[in-house]
Amino acid sequence: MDGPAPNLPPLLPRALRVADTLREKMLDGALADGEKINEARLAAELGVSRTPLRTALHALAAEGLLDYAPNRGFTVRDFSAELIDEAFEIRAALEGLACRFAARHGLSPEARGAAEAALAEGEAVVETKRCGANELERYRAANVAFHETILAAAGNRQLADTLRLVLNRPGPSLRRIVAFTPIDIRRRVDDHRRILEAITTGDPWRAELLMREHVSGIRGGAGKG
Amino acid sequence: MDGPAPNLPPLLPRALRVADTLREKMLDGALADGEKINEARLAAELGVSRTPLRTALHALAAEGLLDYAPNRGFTVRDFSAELIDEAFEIRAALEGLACRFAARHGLSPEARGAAEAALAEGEAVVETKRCGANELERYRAANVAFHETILAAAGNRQLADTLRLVLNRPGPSLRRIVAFTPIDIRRRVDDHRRILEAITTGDPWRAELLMREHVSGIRGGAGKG
DNA sequence: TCAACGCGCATTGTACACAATCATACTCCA
DNA sequence: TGGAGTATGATTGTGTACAATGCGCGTTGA
Repeated sequence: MDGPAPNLPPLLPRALRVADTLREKMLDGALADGEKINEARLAAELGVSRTPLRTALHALAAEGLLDYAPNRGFTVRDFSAELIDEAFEIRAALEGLACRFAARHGLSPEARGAAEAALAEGEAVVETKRCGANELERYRAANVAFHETILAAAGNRQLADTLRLVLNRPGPSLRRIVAFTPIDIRRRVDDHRRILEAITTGDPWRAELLMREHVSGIRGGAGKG
Repeated sequence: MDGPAPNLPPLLPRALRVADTLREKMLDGALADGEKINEARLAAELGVSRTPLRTALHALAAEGLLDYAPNRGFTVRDFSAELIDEAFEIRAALEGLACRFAARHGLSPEARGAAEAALAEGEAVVETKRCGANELERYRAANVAFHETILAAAGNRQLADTLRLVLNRPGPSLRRIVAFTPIDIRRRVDDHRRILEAITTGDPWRAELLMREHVSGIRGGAGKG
């Protein structure tokens, strides 16, 4: 035994860390739309060799975040405003589907508890009638929890994977939070309550419709609601 | 000048060809569900080094066709019967969305011509009142053309990419053709006609609903209808 | 002047060698 | 006998060198 760190998380392969880093950069806009990627330079910047970098680049291209042309390299895909609107509609369709599956299967006690808790937290934020950074952050967390609970309850890994791909795109990314008014939050939390009700009463199609409308309505106010 | 082949298609990088080959193998079932992949062995089989093979593997994992565990390698994901049903519902949701977009934008003259042609070909097959291999192949081609025309008319690359990922999965793959009765074909072609009508008359929601129902109905008879 | 050809550099694609990690089976001790 | 620790072989991850391809510029000829 030589050190005080017995079993630190086994240190992910560089390729995975690089992929995460690049996703971050794209979401933050540190990699401009349409920018051409120079492998050697980028590898040097990230402090890795070209091998894991190329692995990450090909994976990101498969995810749809980069464009790839053989023998010509990678370019950052551009996600301009109207494309983002469209991405939200894709997300709405997929989350609606997840909602229908969840309603069809029914919620496990744990899932139901988690959904209720997320909902309650959202309603607590509404009660404050305030809309500062603190409230937005609380709402954001509750909102993510609500959506992820339903996605998990859908019990469909293919759907989860597909949706995650869409969520990873710059547009409908979970992290994008834009100004909400208290009224916005109230309305979204109310959406959540009705959605959960449709799920628990076993009304799959209504659940889907409500979730779809709910997500579609976000892009007017942006963020994840 | 040494050969009679002046400019043959520039020979895609090995990594891309390998990825295609592996997709084929998975669709054909030559790679069994859950099978662990040994990089060295597979590379030898394919006659390439591990480098392009690993590139392909990571890309396929990002597409959702393989599972990847760090330092532990890749395994073939299994797509059993019930998962395939679910994949069809994802496809139905996405194609429905494409249909709505197409109806919203309206069809260009070329797109409309292509759709009409595909539809006419399908109806010609129905007229034969036969259902041999020949008819099935004609119908299959017409069907693919119809769906791809609409997808293109949607004018949404993100949606097209996302859908293509789903179509590449073993379940709802375009190639899977299972026994049709003439009645099946007639009904599906009739679906197509109504879908096209909804699009051309500019009724986005009806177009979406019809397409969704159309695709959902396939998995009962399987294939692409 | 302009177009076409060809050369040279920059960049991407591939192979191979080595380092790091994991899985298996063995040893040793209680 | 059983279990923990450890050595060994197999497999994956990374760095580096080199081959192949594409791009841009200069030259040349009409």
